[in-house]
Amino acid sequence: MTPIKLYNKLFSLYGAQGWWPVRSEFESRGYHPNKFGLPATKKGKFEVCLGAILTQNTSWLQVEKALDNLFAAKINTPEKILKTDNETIATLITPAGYRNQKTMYLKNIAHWFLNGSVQRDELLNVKGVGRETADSILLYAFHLPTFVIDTYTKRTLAAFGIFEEKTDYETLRKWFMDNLKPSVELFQEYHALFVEHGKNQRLGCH
DNA sequence: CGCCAGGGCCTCA
DNA sequence: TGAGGCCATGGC
Repeated sequence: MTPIKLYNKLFSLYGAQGWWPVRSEFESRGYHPNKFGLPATKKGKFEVCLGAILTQNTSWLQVEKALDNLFAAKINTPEKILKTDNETIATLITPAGYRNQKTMYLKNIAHWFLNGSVQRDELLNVKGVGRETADSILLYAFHLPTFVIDTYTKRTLAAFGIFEEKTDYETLRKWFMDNLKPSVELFQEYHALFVEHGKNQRLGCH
């Protein structure tokens, strides 16, 4: 099974996903299937950064509630994240869980957004940004062709007998990137399809 | 009611 | 370097 064959299989099952949802730039819940190039503004890119932190080990439904709270309070820029006190942010993002940790992580990513550079190594040095979060931000906010690995990816690869589930992140990322032409659109859709497939598998098992 | 979400950090071998 | 504990909340 090659990466592209697996992609075609998943795409035939679920179709275009339209990730990453960017509600400040697109209607409804922010998904924009077959419409690439989003986010196009700094505001949208920062929204992706916020979501990438908030969704750590948390369902997207809860993240949407946390983002709703932040945006309703007009806290939607790195400057406002940094100037708002921790307790206020923690209260607003409560639905997404880990409120105290994620409050610090949001401040860290806001500082990076204003002062850092868009490089993987630099993102990985931000406390609260691991490999998946870094790759998600690079791929979906800044349109750089890096491959995102998550638990659904590992689970699906294991189910197809391609890799053991405990295989480390960088090994899997390298497998995709060595065997696919670098393509932001392909990488974006592919990761989204893994998540969609993972969700469906979970529902199917119950 | 128990499981687990679109992880990551820290500690300790 | 890898396994285990910890972080928090809510949908199902």
